[in-house]
Amino acid sequence: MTKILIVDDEEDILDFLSYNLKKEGFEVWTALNGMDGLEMANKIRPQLIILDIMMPEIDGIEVCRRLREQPQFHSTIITFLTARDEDFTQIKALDVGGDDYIAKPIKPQVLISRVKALLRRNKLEEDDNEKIIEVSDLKIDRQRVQVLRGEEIIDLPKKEFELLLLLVSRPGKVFTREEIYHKIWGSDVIVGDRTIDVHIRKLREKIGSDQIKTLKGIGYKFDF
Amino acid sequence: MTKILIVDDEEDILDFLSYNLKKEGFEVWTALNGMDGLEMANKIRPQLIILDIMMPEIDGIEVCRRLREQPQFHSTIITFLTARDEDFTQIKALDVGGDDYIAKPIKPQVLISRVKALLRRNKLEEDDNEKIIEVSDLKIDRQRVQVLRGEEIIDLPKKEFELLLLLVSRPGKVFTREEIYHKIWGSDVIVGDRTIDVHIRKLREKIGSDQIKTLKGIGYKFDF
DNA sequence: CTAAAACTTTACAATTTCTTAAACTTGTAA
DNA sequence: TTACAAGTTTAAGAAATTGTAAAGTTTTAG
Repeated sequence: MTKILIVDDEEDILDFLSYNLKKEGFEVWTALNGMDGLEMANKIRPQLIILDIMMPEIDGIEVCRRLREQPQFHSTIITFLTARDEDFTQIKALDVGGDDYIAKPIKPQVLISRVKALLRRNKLEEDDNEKIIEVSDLKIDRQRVQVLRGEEIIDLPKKEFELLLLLVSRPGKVFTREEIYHKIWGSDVIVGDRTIDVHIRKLREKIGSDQIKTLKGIGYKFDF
Repeated sequence: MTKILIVDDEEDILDFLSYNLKKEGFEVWTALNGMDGLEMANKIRPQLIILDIMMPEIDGIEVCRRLREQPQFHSTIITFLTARDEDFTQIKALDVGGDDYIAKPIKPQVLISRVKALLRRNKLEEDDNEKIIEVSDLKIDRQRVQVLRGEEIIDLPKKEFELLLLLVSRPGKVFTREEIYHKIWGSDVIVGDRTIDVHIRKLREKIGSDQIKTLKGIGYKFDF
């Protein structure tokens, strides 16, 4: 299901956009200001974010900038809503990493087709680059740096995510400690003997302990 | 990213090779003498090592020999640089486990294509290495460190797996105790006389006792 | 600058694997 | 038959490896 987040300070507009997008089968979430928007984006990890530019406190441009700072939103599609007469912002909007802008007043037809076009474009890029990896009951989304088990979002810190990604890159293959160490820490970082174990432990805690198997004296493997 | 380590005592040559390889997108590291080369090899774990043969103190041949002693370099590609008039060393170079040699003066084109060919070859061998060994009713999967008999998964501890792998590497061949001892424990570990027997017994217990035959006074073999 | 999160280390506990010692078999030659 | 040589089996405990909680350190977000 495609998740869309809309951030706008006018409830009327939220309702209007929401209604039209839901009718098309999207899962729509809304926020009434920039701060809530940022928070919600992190919580639901939408594929597409629609930001009104003109908002009190934190405007859309700033929200976009802050989103793009976080790696998990590097490839999220962000589009702006602009009043017709503030088209000067186009430049700035694209500067901070926006993908498109939609001019008010918004016609439902235009909105829908624009949104679909954006998602389609993104989908192509995604297929080309990095697909979502599915193993057993997990979906691992490299772009968004998140793991899904069913509907549940499992947020993993960087090292744990890398570790999982490594193990899952070849399900079943046994990775030696050396191999893990070299691939994740590299040759110029020195970490103690128990570091890998501890990360493995945390991973097991979060994704379930059956999946990662220990082979004593050899290494670890992801069993599926 | 493919890492290449070049060891040569002449900076000009290092620069020249380095420049040409980097242009092709390789990650190049250099060392000015054998000792540094060995150290650096251990630190960066390159896929390919280029060694000049003529070097003061420790020459390329010796560096290669020392590298090959360490298991982590068993499958690293090592190639030599030789002056045209010292081609007598070819023999020695291949003796100590070199994969190829490149004659000076070096032409960039030759260098690049040779390096690429070597890396390609290695990749194929790696794939080869990943093959599952099938003997009689067993499938031995090195990647997963597990044995399959039909649908049944047989997990073996490290030593037993190594032992099976050894016996199965040449089905029918008789391995003496000495040979087994040397290949699995190596020369610096001392274990008692009965240790091999016990491991053989456990293997028989798990994979069936018909397959491993005892030849009294001689050794063991895997019958198929 | 502070708090929180992420990461690493430490110090033991727990577990698995390996080795050994000793009793038991088997084959064989005197 | 007996004695010996070689191998097998068993069970116990040594050794090696990994798991865990908690504390310490570093990084990041606000």
